[in-house]
Amino acid sequence: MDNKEVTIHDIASILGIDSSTVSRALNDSSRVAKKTKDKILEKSIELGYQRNHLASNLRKSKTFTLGVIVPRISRQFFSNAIAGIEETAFKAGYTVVICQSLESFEREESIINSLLANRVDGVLISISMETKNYEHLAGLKQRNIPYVFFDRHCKIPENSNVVIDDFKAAYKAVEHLIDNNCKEIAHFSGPQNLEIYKNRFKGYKAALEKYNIPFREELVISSSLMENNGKENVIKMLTLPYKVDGLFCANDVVAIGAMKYLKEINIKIPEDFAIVGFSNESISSVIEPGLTTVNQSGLKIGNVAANLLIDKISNESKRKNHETIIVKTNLIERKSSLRKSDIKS
Amino acid sequence: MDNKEVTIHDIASILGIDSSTVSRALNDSSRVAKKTKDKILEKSIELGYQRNHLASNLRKSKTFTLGVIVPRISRQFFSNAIAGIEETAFKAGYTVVICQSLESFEREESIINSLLANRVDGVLISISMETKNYEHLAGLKQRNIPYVFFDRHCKIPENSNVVIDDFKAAYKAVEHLIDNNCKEIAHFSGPQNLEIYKNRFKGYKAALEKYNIPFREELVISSSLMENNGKENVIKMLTLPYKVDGLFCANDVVAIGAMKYLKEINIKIPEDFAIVGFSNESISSVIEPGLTTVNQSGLKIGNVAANLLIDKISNESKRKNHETIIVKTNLIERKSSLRKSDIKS
DNA sequence: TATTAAAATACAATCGATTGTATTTTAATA
DNA sequence: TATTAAAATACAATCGATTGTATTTTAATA
Repeated sequence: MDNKEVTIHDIASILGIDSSTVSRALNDSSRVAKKTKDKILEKSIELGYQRNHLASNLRKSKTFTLGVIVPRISRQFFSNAIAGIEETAFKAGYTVVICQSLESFEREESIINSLLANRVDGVLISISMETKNYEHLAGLKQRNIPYVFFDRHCKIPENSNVVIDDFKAAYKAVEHLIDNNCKEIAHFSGPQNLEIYKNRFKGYKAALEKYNIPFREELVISSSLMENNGKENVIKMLTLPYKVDGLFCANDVVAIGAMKYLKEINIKIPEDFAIVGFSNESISSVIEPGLTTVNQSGLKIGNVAANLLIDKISNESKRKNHETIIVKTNLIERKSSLRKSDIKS
Repeated sequence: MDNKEVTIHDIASILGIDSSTVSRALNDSSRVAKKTKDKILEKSIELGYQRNHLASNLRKSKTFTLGVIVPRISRQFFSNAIAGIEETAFKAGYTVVICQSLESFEREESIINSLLANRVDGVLISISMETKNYEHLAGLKQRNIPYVFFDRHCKIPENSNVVIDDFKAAYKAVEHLIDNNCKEIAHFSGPQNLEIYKNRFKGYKAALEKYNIPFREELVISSSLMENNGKENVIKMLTLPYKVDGLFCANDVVAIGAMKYLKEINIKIPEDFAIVGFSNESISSVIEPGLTTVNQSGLKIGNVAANLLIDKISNESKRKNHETIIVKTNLIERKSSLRKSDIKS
């Protein structure tokens, strides 16, 4: 095979001009005469020339590449977020490298090193469930590579985040349950080292307080929020000496798991037991009864996060270097929680 | 900020040795004395040195990067496949660049150019619904960059594919419907320029033939297989002068759309109408009744495809340059199609 | 100790594009 | 036509790492 790449030097020597002129022509510089440009462009097409970004990037020390770290690509929320990131990045001429931590801190660390070695221009990250310290981010800071947290952010000073208002969304969700005559509300929570789950829990607690419903420690059951946790949690919950009639889940998956099991043991939803989930994954509209849930658009969050990051990359100094953007959520009321037909009191 | 990168030259000059020795030491070459290696390694850690892959890649003309092109990242099957690809690639030390064509040929073309410019070592591609000619792949071939189709492959000679046996899977699915006393079976198909949908259609037709059920052109309704197409297709179907009692859908999403509407108009599933989908997306196990569907593991397909590609990259010549791997599928029987309790006759 | 082979290290070119500076060409004006 | 400014192009260094070859150092042997 003629594996040899066509370079600007090939074009230059064929046309008998200097490679710097070819480079400038291909970058449409004003320093090259129109006539020469045309000649160069024509020849470059003829030879099938394609700029070598490696060389170009090396020289310019800019890669037009964004690194993205998510816990798990296949989780619907994240795949939506990635889609949003790719969409926005593509428009801005950026390429996207995707890595999944698989909820492992060690892997997250090694991914960051790999992204550093590849000299990405910026990083979007949603941290793993295992991540409890943030020293592995030091390399990014040191090298002055901007990064933006999305969804699973963490509480360290001077960083940028694209998040939702978990506290408020949770508060509203629980308020909705209370509004639907729930008197004893449980909460299936996630790992408490993650701010999002901490805040959802806080919102839950705040709503109970506001409406003078006693808060019970035992009704808050933490897990890693997989479908099987839903069943396990329900079983645990049913052993407790409370007549639980409402449940706020920190995500949809665990809620679906819970619903499936509750239906199995013939507990009526929502009559006996009202449920609200979180995320509005596609399963939530498919299950019966439909799952009331907090709608958070992964796509939107991805768009906004990518935009913010690209902004930080382009205006390194102009912009203040930390900022938190809150993407709106709304509660989608489906049947799983509607125990009264009248409007809100 | 001290934005200056630490290079092998910094290490070299500090230690008073040549940068080539530093380079060799960091690559653990046998040409460097153990003592020197230790000294270099220590210093490199002290200075926070991190190899610049751009420079290294440029020199070696190898990037350890795989390009992945999918129609839509957020489609469950594809996000699973991407997860599988990332997993396998990560293990082998490769990085993954993800791009989505959004079903647009033009975008697919531009993505390929961008991947070429970034000198990826190989490409995994699942073509868009719009892709009807394959000239945009010529650049890959010309530059001798290996590529592997997965899922949505195309019928061109001498290429490598990781696919499922769509014909067989569809055949079995329809056979299953027939086995469940369906006499008049419709098929919601996808764009016929895609081999997968063509083959699913062929499998459908072959099963009908085999069991002497008349094939009716009008009962094959093609669409882009979105959820709303499910409803639209059902409406179209119901205007036809046939008492349709079975439906084989080319994917789960359109099947769910159909089911939702059928339930809305009080057609009983599976009693009046048996349905089989394709892909085993999570919604299929959540809807009621559960959707019988062909289980195809995106994760597995991703794993296998990445493996095959990396193999092609590493053993350019040793291996024959085209090969098709078929990943197994199985029919998951759920309630949407079970109209008899006895075992298969 | 002198000789020689092997081990370790240095030198220098290279990957392909970019960019500041120097030189040449062209066009404008006296 | 001579002068000068502007436009166009060439020269040369550079981004950071790698690698074939040359040289130096070390160790082994006579």
